[in-house]
Parts: sequence; C-alpha cells; structure tokens
Amino acid sequence: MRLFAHRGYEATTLQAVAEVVGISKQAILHHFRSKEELHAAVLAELVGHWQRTLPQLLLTAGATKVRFDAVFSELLAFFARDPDRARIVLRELLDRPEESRKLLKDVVGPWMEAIAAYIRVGQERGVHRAEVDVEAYLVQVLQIAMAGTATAEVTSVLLGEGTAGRERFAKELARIAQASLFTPRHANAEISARSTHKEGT
Amino acid sequence: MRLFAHRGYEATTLQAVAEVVGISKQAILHHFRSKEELHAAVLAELVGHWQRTLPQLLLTAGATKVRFDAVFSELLAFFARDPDRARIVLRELLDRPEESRKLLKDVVGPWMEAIAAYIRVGQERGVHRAEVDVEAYLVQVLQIAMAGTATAEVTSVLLGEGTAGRERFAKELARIAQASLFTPRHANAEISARSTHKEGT
DNA sequence: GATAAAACTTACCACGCGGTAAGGCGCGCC
DNA sequence: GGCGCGCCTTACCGCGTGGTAAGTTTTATC
Repeated sequence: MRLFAHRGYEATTLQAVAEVVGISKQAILHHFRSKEELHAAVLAELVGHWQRTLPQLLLTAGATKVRFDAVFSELLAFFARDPDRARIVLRELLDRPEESRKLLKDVVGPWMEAIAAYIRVGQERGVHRAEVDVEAYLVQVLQIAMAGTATAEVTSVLLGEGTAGRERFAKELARIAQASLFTPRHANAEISARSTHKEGT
Repeated sequence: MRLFAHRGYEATTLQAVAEVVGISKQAILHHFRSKEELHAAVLAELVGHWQRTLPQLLLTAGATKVRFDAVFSELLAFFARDPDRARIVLRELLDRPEESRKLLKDVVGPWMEAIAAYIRVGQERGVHRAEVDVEAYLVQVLQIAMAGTATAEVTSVLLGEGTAGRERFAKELARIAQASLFTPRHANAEISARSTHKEGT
C-alpha cells in the first residue's frame, strides 16, 4: 500500500514490494496470482477498514454541533493518520475512473445519503443554511479532506512544514466546512464557543 | 498531455503517444531527447499557459464582489475547459513531491501572496471574515477546484452526469468559497443579489 | 515421525519498454 | 544542381518487467 500510494500502480514493481517486505518476488506471486490481484487486495483492505471504522465514527453521541465536530475531525484524522490512504484513493480515482465510479456508488453513496438526510433535517430546523446543495457540499468536503491530506507534503511549502502547516490546513478546512454549512447565527455561536479555548474573543 | 493526464507518466508509452500523434516513436525521440524531456515540455507548456493567462485574469476590472466572482469562475473555467490540466497537475503533486514543491513555491507562491494581500485588505475593511487563514483558505479553494475538476468524471456518479453534475459542483464550490470568506452581511447581500437572477428570493 | 499441504526459492522466459545507430528523403540556399 | 541539414524511418538492442515451472523447505496434523 505504501508503495502503490507513493509511486502509483505502474511505477511500483513487484521486486520493490518484495524488498520492502523482505521476501522474494515469487513469494508475493505465491500469495497473489498477479500484481493486479495484489493491488486489488490492498484496495479491498482499505475499503474494509473504512467500512469497519465509519459506522462507529458516525454513531459517536453528542449534540448537533459537537457531533459535526467529532465526525469531521475524525474524518480528517482517518486520512491524516495515514496519508497513504488519501493518496491511494486519489490515484485510484485518476487511474481507474470506471472502477472508481462503481466503488463510489456502492460504498460511498449510501453513507453519503445517510449524512445528507441528517443535514437536511438541520436545514429544516434552520441550523443549516437552506442554500446548501447537500450532496455537492459533502463531496467537496470529502474531496478536500482527501486531496488536502494527499498533497499535504507538497502544500506545506506554502503553509509551513510539519505539524504547524497541517494544523493550519485542518483548522481552516474545519472553519470553511462549518461557515458554509451552518446559518450565520449558529456558525458564530460555534466559532466563539471554540475560540474561548485558546484566544477568548 | 492528454495521455500523461489520463494514464500517468509511467503508464504512458512513447508508442502510444506516437500513435495518437500519428508519427513514429523515433520521431518523438527526435524532437525530445527522452521521455522525461517530453514530459517536462508538457509541464512547461502548461505552466507557461497558466502564467500567460493568470495576469489578465486577475486584472479584470470590477468591484470587490464582482471581481471575486470573475476571478473565481475564471479559475474554475481554466480547469473545466480542459480537465486534463487539473489531472496532470494533481498527478505531478503525487508523483514528484520534491519538484512540485519548487514549482509551487516559485510560480504559485507569488501569486498567492498577491491575492492574499488583497483579501487581507478586505479583512481590515470588514468585508472578509477576520477568522480566515488567508493562505490556507486559498490553498483549499485552489485545491478543490483542481481535485474537483480532475475527478469530476468520477464524482458525477454522485452529483449527476454531464453538465448538470458539473453545474452543481461549480455552484456549490462557489457558494462555499463565498460563504466562508465574506462576513455574513456581505455574504447574504451577495447571495440575494445573485438569486435575483433566477429565483428572486 | 510419516505425510501432506502450504510457503517459499531457483531458474527461466517472453515481451514491451526507452533509447541508439545509421540511413533515406525532401526542402531551402548559394 | 549539389550540398547541407533538419525530419523522419528502419533496424536493432539491453534491460527490467510480470509471470511460469519445477523443485525445496517449513509447518501443521494425526
């Protein structure tokens, strides 16, 4: 996974994988009938992990805003914990559009609809802005969490190296996601509630 | 460029390029000393086009909000006009982090600082939210415009095929970018000003 | 402790890749 | 009108790739 994520499928040779793992190339071909199958297994493992993690992530108890915070930061942490996840998914989207479409439709689609429904309730209650195109919003947030993490190593040249840059990235992304979702009153309440932690506006 | 963008550097063979172009593989190697040099030329062409386009894009006259709209939609259009631009840049970020850092620092950095300064003026005037981390904000917006365009073919499975999906994507991105940048009053003014075009809230 | 299956190695192969060498061809120029 | 020089082709090459075949070691099982 590390190699596929960093160099891409084509640029990753079985030989290189073997060396990293510490066995021979043919040992790999013993466990996986082909390079393609190995790649599929890596992807399946990733999707599996996701599907095991996501439910409990979404079911974390708490009030509306707290839950938003929890889910959102957990989503970001999921990618940040291992940026290769973001990289490999992004590569997959670029390299195999057709297969990705199916995967997106089948595994992301349902979850997105669930969260979308949740947001729509908030819209009716006036907590979330009425103008939000819920699905589009979710796609964007998901996408920037992913792409942002995948390219963090590079964009750090603009935002600062190490944790400092990542912190800025994460914080601003959270701010954007909130500011564009919650109605001004709620958003302000949220922001002032947060800033008391450090700055105390 | 089309091939590099779609399949990536490694997966693109000189033979394939030759067939598309309609000449022999060696004819390519006559004009470019190596595959690597061809790739560099493609990238240089892209960067050149960008640097030729960007200035006049940013100098489009108009008031604050109108200018934001113009610049923003033009940025999106730049990628949407040819999604391969977004794809190839994204691939470059993934495939060659080191080289990308330099490029980002040298060609994107200055422009970003210029726009950032502009936004900061808006912050002092109260038009733009004070909490915005300007550089981080710009990176996010740029990133999602790029990643969104690059993966539009795939995410269309969630947002709808063809122009409909792209329209939703573009509209929501614009909304997010505005809602999270402008102070609520200004944002609302902006939104209601726009909606008169079609809906008349 | 025999046996069988799983895990792995050694040896090998065809193929397609990027790249080199050398020659032909046509066009402009004095 | 020949001469040089880009432009492109044909022929060829070494190399590393993913993959196969067959043999060897390790492990589990009773």
